[in-house]
Amino acid sequence: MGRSPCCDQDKGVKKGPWMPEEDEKLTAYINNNGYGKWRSIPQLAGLNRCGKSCRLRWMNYLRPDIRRGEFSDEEESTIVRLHALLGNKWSKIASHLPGRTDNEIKNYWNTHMRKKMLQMGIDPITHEPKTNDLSPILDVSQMLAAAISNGQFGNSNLLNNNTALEDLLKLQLIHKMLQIITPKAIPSINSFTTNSLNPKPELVVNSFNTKSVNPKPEQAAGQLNASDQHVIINQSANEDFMPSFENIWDGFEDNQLPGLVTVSQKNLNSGKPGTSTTTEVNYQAGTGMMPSYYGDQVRENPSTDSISISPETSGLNYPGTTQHSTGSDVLEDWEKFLDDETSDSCWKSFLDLTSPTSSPGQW
DNA sequence: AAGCTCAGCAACCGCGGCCCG
DNA sequence: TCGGGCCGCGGTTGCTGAGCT
Repeated sequence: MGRSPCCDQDKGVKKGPWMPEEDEKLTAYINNNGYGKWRSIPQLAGLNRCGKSCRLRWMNYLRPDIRRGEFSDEEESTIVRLHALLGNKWSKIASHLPGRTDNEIKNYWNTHMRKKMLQMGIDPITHEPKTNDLSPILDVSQMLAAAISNGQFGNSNLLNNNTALEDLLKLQLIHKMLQIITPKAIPSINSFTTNSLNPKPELVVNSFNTKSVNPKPEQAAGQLNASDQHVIINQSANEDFMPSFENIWDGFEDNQLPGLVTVSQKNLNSGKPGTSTTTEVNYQAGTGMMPSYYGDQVRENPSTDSISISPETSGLNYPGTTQHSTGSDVLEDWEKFLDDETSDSCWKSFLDLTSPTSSPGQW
């Protein structure tokens, strides 16, 4: 509902640059009494300023934990990535950079980094190359599409190895992301088919209607069944096995970003004659972000292999979901993901790969 | 040396959201 | 439930100093 500007009401209140004695007064008061109730602080501290001005001065300049000076390469890299994800959410970005204020980051972005990105031919708003600088990545994606459509994967033993399956899933993710980013530049791999057992999950992920790259949590929340749904794909080790792209990606509508999912392998036993392989593909409800492959299903037959795709397990980590997250957590999940320095995820690798700062000295 | 331009940055402003009576 | 007060955020403004003519 807005509010009346406090400074206009306080006639004769001082504006403009702060004097050292004003800084001293404010610092002394806050050191003794703490901060809060900003509107009352000027009077209590003996300052002829409005509360807002005091708050700004303290938060952006006087706070003892303020870190000043040049931004490091790491900080720049963090800013670029977070800005790509969050946009101009300077306070959110600042929360990931200890000692840096939103104002400082905003100014730094608008002066230094914007310029750098423009010089590099990158649109600072969309983070997309203005030229076709993504071509090396696109090449990989096109190779993937070509390989799949030619049946190379399906006819080889590649996917009898669950590690390869995991790698493929990673590639699929990257491919899908590239399609989302530049749909016209990335070939479709919908032509891929498989004769393996790929039951279409009775899943409601298609109910996702989010159209934006960063879906609004409230749009996404609550559109799935309350309970997780599970699908088990049984596979004989003697059969060619390939998870269907359609199974994996049908849950997406155009321009929808995938959520956080992990893939891991258990009881690797693939390729042995006479054994069967079970791939657990479990669909997580409630994230609103992803066809949600994760598994918590306990398998009774220990002789079979399984791939459990679970948020808790290591492997393929996608930002955006946790097991019980709701749509409103999505943004936080992305942030947590980015904070997770130990995360060995393909997302991290992907971000490293595509980050303009991935080449030392480039910035 | 004076005037001009521009980049950098501190501070301001208005709005939205939250809290509480 | 409503409305006022407060805080925080993001966009914008304007001051300052450096560099150039």
